[in-house]
Amino acid sequence: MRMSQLFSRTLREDPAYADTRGYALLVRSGFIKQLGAGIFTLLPLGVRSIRKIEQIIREEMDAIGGQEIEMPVVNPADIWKETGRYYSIDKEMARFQDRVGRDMVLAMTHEECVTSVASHEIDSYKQLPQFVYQIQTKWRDDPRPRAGLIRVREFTMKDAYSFDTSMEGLEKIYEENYHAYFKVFNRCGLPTIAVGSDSGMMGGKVAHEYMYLSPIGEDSIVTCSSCDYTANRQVAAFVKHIEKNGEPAPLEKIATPGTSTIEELAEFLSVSEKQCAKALFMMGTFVDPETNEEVQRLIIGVIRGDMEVEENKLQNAARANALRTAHPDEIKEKKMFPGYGSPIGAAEDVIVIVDDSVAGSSNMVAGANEEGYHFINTNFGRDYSGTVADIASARAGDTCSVCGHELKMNRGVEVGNIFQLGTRYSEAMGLTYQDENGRRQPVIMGSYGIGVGRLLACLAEEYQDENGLKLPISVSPYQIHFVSLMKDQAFSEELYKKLSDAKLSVLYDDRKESPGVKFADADLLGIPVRITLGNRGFKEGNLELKYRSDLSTMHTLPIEGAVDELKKIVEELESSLR
RNA sequence: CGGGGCGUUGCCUAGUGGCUAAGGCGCUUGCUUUGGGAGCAAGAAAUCGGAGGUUCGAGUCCUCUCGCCCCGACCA
Repeated sequence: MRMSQLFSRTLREDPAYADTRGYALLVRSGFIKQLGAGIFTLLPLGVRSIRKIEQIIREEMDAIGGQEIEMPVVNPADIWKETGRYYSIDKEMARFQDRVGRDMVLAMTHEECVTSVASHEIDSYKQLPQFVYQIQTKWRDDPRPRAGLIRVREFTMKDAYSFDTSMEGLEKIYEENYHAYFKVFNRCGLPTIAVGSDSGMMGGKVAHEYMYLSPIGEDSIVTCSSCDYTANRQVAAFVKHIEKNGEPAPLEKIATPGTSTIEELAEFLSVSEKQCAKALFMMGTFVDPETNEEVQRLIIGVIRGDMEVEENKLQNAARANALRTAHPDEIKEKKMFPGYGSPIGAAEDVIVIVDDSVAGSSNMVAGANEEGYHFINTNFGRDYSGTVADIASARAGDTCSVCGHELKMNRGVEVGNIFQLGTRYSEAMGLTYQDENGRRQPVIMGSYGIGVGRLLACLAEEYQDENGLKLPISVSPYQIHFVSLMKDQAFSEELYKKLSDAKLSVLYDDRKESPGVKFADADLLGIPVRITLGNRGFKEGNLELKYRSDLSTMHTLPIEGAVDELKKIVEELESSLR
């Protein structure tokens, strides 16, 4: 490609709106251009990188038996109603009606579609297992896009779906994907770790997320300092050291004026925060299975005073579709009092979720649901009841539940995920097969996603320096950046043709610009191999060779045989990422 | 959806009630220059996001609205 012909151009300054450096560099170098919040155009350089990433994904999916398909972005709402997600997913999914008023949606993932398709294709155990994937556009109306391609509303995702007759089969393909994902990320050059995760809106049990650890990440990742335990904080387990506080004593209400926080309360009563039970009030959204209508119910999460509630855990324990902070009036309506709240004396329809730290302790201090009053000696089971669950948020320094060593906390960006779905979708949509005995059985499914654009965004965060991007050759838009400084371009043209004929992908800077401009742009775009032809070197019969990974070292490359030598260099670089 | 911020030319910014809206980068033309963002000269490009209002006078103040960004809530 001739740089003089390139559709995009480079910017000398960071755009004001870019909140991460990788984003700024992708914009400045002409990979992407924003059209609206979370909506981007991929420019030619961006497309070339994305295509290479997609090709790597294809190869690795094919290698484990994946068959590529392409499903429609627009889905009839019916199939989403069948699984209930039409109702359980809120504004994140775009809905509209077609010309005759049929409900339609923009598919934000394709479990419904693929299950529907598979139900027409699959009838017999002899056809299973199956594994299909697609690379395709999704629209998710995220309330808060940010950081360029890290979090967008329209994005390209590789999504894959497995169909099996047994859990063993599912585990096998899950395992194969688990490793294939690492191959994909390794070939792209992105360091990732797999962490145990919540299955979120996908449903199902076992799930992993692939995390690129970075301060710009929005997820909190718990890792053990000693063993290989890792998990998203949303689900991370840790050891709770529980102190019983003695045999249950009689419940007593006492005046505790001005103690609406746990610190104030513990101080006032001269007890440890660990002996207090604090309450978090949330409004949960549930879907009535009969009417498919949304209902709101108040949830109280009870946790020991020295811990914080992990809302995701609370939501799962309460089996709510969504949570939001409850208003004080909503709390009072259920006979509880914010700041002095507890499940004791609460209205009957309140969902009570009690952290095991509180359930396992005795004689806790808890709110009396009256301003300025607390109970002492409250005991779970005697004074109130509810669902016992782990709803506590893990923190750095907590104890690993696997090996007993200290847990660490990191930020991470989720670039991929894999879910064991089980039969949730096949049962809801009647995807069954006949087994050897002629009996109908639901197909066991898995789903596997990679955010393609997000992967590029993560690479831009990982591979950069003060001069610009320096993407690995496996995802770089071109292999070679050929900077010509010759006044007479005839020889450069010839060399460019030879390089192209040798099937090397070359960005050829043939512009009538000063050397400084060309070098600065070459640094910014960060094509891994750079050759420069100037008048001096030309006289001596040499090209200059630099690697973007080490700009301070200049190599000399004889023009004679340069094409073969470059082919070797490129091949070596490429093979280091296979 | 709450809280905050910002919309001035392709990009970055100045302008804080008073003349024809200013500068840098980029762009066009000419001449010069040619190894790390060149020089000189001449140009083009902005209904100051939009609507309404206050005022003798509004980019500037007020109201509404749209868009974008940030912090939360939420998500791949």
